[in-house]
Amino acid sequence: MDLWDIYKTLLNYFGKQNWWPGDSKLEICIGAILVQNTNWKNVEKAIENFKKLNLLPTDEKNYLKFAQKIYNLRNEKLKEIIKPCGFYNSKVKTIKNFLKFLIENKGFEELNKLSDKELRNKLISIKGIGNETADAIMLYVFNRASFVISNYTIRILKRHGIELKNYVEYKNFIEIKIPKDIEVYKEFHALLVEVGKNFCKKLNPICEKCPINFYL
DNA sequence: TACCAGGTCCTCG
DNA sequence: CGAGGACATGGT
Repeated sequence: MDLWDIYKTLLNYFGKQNWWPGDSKLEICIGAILVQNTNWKNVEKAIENFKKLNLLPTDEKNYLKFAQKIYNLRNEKLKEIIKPCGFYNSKVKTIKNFLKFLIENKGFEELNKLSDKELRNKLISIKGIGNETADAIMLYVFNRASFVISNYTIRILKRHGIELKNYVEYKNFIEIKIPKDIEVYKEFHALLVEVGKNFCKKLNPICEKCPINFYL
């Protein structure tokens, strides 16, 4: 199985995905937390709720003020805003943990001075942010070459006979097989999500129509 | 109706 | 460690 061939095949099939959707880095971070084990459609509802209340910026300007505004919300209010995403009790805490971290570290610009390893370690030490969310923020917010492994990716690899021990092993497996290129990382992760949603479904995979069934 | 979704944490062995 | 359960709403 050649992962690079798979990447090119998927890019050709689905087209460029241009992830991560959102008007600002702050929005991407919050979206990455909210989407944990839920549907992106649910996240869109929550993001709309934030924007209606003027709690998220439409560009990168003054994002720390917006971060502070969200942080200052009472938990019950924040819960109400993110309710459509499910798991709101834990996600409220995760969002606040992250915002506290962002504000205390004086924003993305300061954090961006850290090395890849330092930054990832800091992100992952925030309660509620695990491997995948940390990598999503690394890649789509800080533009670091840190490949994001979703459950879709693991399922797809397993169905192609790749059975590894844990998240980091899957991450390393992919990273050593494709060019260390930010845009490739961004697109490939998004494309694998499309494969998962459209073909590599949990219960009834549609392998006959899958663009990468050639590599099975 | 059940099951699934762009996970993470906690508890037990 | 690693397996297994809890967390919760919305769509099919």
